[in-house]
Amino acid sequence: MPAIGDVARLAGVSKSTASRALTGRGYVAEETRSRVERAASEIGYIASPAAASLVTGRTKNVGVVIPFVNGWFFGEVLEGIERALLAAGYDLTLYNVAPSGPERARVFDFFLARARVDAVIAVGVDLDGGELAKLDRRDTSVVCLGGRAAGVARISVDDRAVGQLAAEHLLHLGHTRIAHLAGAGAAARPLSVQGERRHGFLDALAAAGLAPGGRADVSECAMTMPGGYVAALQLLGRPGPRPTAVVATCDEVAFGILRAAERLGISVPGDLSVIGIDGHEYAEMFGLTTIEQDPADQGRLAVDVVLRLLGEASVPDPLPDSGAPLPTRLVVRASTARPAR
Amino acid sequence: MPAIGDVARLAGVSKSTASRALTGRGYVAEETRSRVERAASEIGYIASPAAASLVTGRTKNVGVVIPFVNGWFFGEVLEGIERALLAAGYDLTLYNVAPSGPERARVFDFFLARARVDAVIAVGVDLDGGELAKLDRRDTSVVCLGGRAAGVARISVDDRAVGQLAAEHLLHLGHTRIAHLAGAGAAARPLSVQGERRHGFLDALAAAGLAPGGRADVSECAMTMPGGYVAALQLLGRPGPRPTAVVATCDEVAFGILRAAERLGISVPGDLSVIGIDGHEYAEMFGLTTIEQDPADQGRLAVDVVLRLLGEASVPDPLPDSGAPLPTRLVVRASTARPAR
DNA sequence: CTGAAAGCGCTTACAG
DNA sequence: CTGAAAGCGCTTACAG
Repeated sequence: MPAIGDVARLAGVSKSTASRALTGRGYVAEETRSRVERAASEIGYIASPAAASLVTGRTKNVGVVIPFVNGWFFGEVLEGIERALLAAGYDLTLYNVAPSGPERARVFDFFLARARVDAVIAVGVDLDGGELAKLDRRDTSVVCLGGRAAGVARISVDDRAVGQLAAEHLLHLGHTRIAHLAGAGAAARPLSVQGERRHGFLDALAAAGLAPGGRADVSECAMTMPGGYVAALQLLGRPGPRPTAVVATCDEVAFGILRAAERLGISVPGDLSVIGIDGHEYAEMFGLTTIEQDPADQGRLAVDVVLRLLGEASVPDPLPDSGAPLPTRLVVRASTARPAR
Repeated sequence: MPAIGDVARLAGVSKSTASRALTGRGYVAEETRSRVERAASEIGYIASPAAASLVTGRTKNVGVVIPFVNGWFFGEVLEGIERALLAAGYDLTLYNVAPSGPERARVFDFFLARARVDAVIAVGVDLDGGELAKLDRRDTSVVCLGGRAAGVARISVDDRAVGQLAAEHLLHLGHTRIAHLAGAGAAARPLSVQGERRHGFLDALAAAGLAPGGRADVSECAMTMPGGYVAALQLLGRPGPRPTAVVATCDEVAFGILRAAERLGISVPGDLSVIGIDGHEYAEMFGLTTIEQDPADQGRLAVDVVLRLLGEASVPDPLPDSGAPLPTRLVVRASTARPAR
């Protein structure tokens, strides 16, 4: 493998000058620079990241901590992050770990402690004080997407407003018996995505005078299609008055509800309206009314923030304030309608 | 950050001895080793990977080249790879690039050329000679999962046998008008996963005396649920005799077929049998007959092979021969039955 | 604007 | 079994 000395020799300069020419740091005569660049590309020179990072302390590598890879939202986010990092010349190191457990501790105590990454993007996980302190010790920048951490930039839609809007859409259509299939942990962790959505749902019902405990029915399920399916079989299959509409905590749960309704012979939207949240790529095929967000773009945005934290000059400056919620869009399809009289 | 010199001082030994004690290479008195280890953990020392790799040439980092992250098979594989690498103390660097295009070239010419990874696992992509040569120049080990590359270890099920088995299941039930929704590119690239499955399907029909061009109907679609949905609407909606059974190139396409059948009022399995391939986590919920494989385990296996190529002694030796196809399993559910007479 | 030298933090022959 | 020294391939003050 050619080293910088080979480039220098070929270009007839010192290693210092070759380095300055190639990294763009420090003064180099224009003529010299192009000569060095030509020499480098001629022999296929690429600087060793290990050697460079040993002296600069920078690795051009960003870690992504993410609880799932399978799952539409997470997959989209990851692809968005990856595209943006590649474009910026950064590597992406993946840490796919469960929200809690020994593996997560190992990632923070060993993998991230090796200081191999310049920054961490935490997707859908909250970081506690100890974890933040460990990252801070190594000067690792942090951005949250979905989850939260004290004093850390955060990319997210306003999930409470989204939950509220979903319920309001159904109220506006005239529904009064509206159920909510919330994500597991919604009640226990009110600041989680599913917790916020549930909160928004309850707010909307309360504002309409439909206090929960009265007609509203909130249960929790895994945020997957089978999760929604099983929960909907219980919700829709039991005796007594059925809700005429359901807010699903996400589109995958909504797909499960549609499937359960089909199985139970409940027609959608004739007997039941269903609204999801996310804008899953399958939503159109299922004719699902939903509130769209753009997770891939959120991933891109997280990278923009990270690069800015790392002082990359080339990043466009006017980013949306990381405190400001990202856009969402109500898309009405065939799964919601006025209730049957 | 503590450096190895700090550990050495605290333990009262030289840096050389500290290094030998910590890496386990070379002779160190047992008593010395434990003293060094205690000193290291006391001050929270972790060796700088940049410095270590500069001298050893090893990075403890594996690159994964993968065309999609979203998509059940790929997500499962990626999670399986990640778990196994973390357990071995390796980082995973993600290169999520389209099968062709400038980004792919950039990954091989720039990112992988930086020699930041010890090995590459190529998932669902074929590597050409030029790409292999580039990796070889940097002494990067390679393993293929799904895709192929000349002279490279390969982890895969026998996709031809799988396609054949799927068709045989339907033949065995008594179907004679059997269609196949193949994955895009199946005919053009016969060695691709979708190409092999198509080949197996045609073999089975030919063996049963049902030559294609006669009754068999093979069309291609994107290997996604909407892909299967759109193609199935065409296949099942057009006038003329309908097939009584369909082999889907993967479960996601099968789900799309089920959805299309529902929309067209075609009952499954009464009027139409559908079999998928993969063992998608949603297959049970959809009552889909399928041929299961275990992509997460394939990911784990790919890591085992990689670690062995890298000479990691701790890897269990008796791995399945990488040439031998991996196990699959026919799981019969409610979506297939005898044809109506 | 350019070069010689030091140093980033490790590991590895080489002596002893 | 242990230590002193060299060196991996860069970048960065520091002189000039």
